[in-house]
Amino acid sequence: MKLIDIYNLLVDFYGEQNWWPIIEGRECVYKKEFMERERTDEEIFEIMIGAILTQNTSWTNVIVAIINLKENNIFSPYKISEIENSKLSQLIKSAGYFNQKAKKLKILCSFLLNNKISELKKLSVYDLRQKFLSLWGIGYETADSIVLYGFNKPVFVVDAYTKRIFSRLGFFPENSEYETIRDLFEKNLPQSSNLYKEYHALIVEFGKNLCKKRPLCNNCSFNENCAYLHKNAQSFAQFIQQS
DNA sequence: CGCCAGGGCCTCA
DNA sequence: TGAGGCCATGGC
Repeated sequence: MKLIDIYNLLVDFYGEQNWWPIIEGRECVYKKEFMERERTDEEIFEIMIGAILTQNTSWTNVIVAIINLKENNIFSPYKISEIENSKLSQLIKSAGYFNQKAKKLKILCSFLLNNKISELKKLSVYDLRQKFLSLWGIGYETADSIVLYGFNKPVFVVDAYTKRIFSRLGFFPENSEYETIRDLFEKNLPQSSNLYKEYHALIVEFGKNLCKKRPLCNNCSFNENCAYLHKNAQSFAQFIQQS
């Protein structure tokens, strides 16, 4: 099985994901048009905020935090730069790690005051990535989520699900490095930002409800091609033989 | 109660 | 460069 085959199976199974979602009022919306048009500067800003807030945190907890920021009318780089740290952390409390994340948002926003989104759009993928990676609190996954979903540049986002799923499927060892894995995906897939967007979203969906830490292999379509399942089947067979 | 969530930073060897 | 600790809420 190749990476594109797995992608096609996931699309058949889960359908289009239309990431990255935007909060409208109190609703979190996923729209097909996100795949067809450029994001507005406001949307890009929201994607940056969301990408930081969702670090090791469930998205439902992030939605509340974003709504709080918007309803308190501080959802802009300038306002967030001005607000007291303690107030900011209280507004984003639901997203967890609120002291760290408040600091991260501050640093991002002060960066944005000196770097207009319209100017950032002109940078190469590499330079754009480096800009975000140089900020405290933004690592590979957060930077690449921003570059891919916000700026619509073809960078493959690797997360814990990607490592878990594809190491189980036998593509690489579980402890492989971020850049190694990203390189593997980018070299074995067409260079398409829309493909990367959908693929990452599908990986998250698959990792959440089937290929979990304790995987539900009985309901999984990849059974025959999964090294993880083969290994378990082997050790199970050995266990039976020995006992 | 324990486990996990759309990670990243710091420290110490 | 690898392993381990730390950050913290909310859903199940």
